[in-house]
Amino acid sequence: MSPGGGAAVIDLRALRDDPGRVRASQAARGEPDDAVDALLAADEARRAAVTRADGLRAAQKEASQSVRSASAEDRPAVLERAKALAAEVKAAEAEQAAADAALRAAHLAVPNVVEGAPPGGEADFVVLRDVGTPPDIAAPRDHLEIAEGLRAIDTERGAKVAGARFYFLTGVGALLQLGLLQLAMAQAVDNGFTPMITPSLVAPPVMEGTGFLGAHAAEVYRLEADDLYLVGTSEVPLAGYHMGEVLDLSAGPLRYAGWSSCYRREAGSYGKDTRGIIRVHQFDKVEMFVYCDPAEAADEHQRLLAWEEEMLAKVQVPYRVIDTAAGDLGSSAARKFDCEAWVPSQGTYRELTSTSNCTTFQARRLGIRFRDADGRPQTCATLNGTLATTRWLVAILENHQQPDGSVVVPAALRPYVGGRELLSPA
RNA sequence: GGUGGAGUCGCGUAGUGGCCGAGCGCGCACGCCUCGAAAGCGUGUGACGGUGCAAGCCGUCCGUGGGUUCAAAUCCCACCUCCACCGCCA
Repeated sequence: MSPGGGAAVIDLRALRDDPGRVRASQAARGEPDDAVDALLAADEARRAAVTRADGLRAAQKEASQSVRSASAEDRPAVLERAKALAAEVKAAEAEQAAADAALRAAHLAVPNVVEGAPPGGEADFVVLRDVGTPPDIAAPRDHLEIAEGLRAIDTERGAKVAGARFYFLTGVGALLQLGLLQLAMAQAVDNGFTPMITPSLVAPPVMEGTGFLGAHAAEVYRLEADDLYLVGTSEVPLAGYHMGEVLDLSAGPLRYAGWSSCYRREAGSYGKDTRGIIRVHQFDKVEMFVYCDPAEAADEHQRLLAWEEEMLAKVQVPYRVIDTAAGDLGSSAARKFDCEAWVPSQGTYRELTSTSNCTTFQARRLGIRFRDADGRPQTCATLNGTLATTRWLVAILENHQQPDGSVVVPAALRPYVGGRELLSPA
């Protein structure tokens, strides 16, 4: 068992130095404290196992070397000693491997330490600001009714072909979606991001390293025959992209914009959002992903939020920005801001974007580091943020609907629908 | 899917059981030389874990995971990746 390989992703010094910080975070999330105790105990046990194995290895090495130089008469005794030590080393290494595995498991059970998020659960978010004014629509049609009038979305045939929560985007629906994604990609490139089209299937270490096999493992599709996972966001392949590398961040953060289809099982959401394309098993997304110095992560998080709002402004829908409460964060996030758009048919706000600061949580698991000012490798921070998704069509169609069932196309999207300003029912 | 070849400390390579717990070249860093530079000469050159205030010390790492052996880069098994050719197919 190589201590380097298994333990490289685990950096527990901060926890040892200040366990109170992690305990406070667990409390804010509403998570039990015993996971921290288990982690500390596993860390302690592993260190003892490593020390013991190291000592035995050194003794065995010496014994082994003395076999060669031993005289003919001493040789049998020396050989016996070496053999006995070899057996002890084997046992000690097995113990160390078990301790490594136990530590890893304990480590995976502890979510990221929250940073500044409001305490509490799903309902305890804080509204940071409201942007735009909800339109005054007498009897708003919902997005599916509008889309069916425009022949833009076909959920019946989606269900026929693939089942519930699947759909076809047809005609102007397909054009709007492609336009939206291209607009997002173009903005990202303008802002200095490297455009990427990523794999939508990833290997287990990548899915595990990004934190999606924690509390929300049931959300992830797995292909049994090939031991691969379908990604729920291109955040996953983009995080895996630099797995095991030491990055050069001397010129600033590395920023990528990933385009991928995304797959989610939506387990446990039966009966929720069953109409239309608000909650579906497959959708498309342009996602921003950043590797940076942890010292810059909080500032970068604000930049990601600003870029999301820049994109929202282009589609001209009213939205609010919320600071998600600790208990509603994914296991990898230290803080998360969502932009929620007004959905007239529901009279409420629904999430269109989500940006998370994962600090060093993912990078530690994936072994992604950078060289600090002294040239020493340090774990970097990762952040992500949504730039556009299929769900945006819901907000666009509903907020720009007209009494006759037509839809005004936001100016930025017109080039993608043949220059039309208005989409009218067929 | 089949056959053959290959994966070594940033890069290129040497290396078929203990003198390789890893040599050499390049690159890089520092020093000498020089008015300055080049060339030349010399020294150094990674990661991870453990331990220590620290200098340091110890252990691990030759694609990955197992195995054989007192001892593995080297032998055996499985897997991954890359290259070449063949077959099949968007």
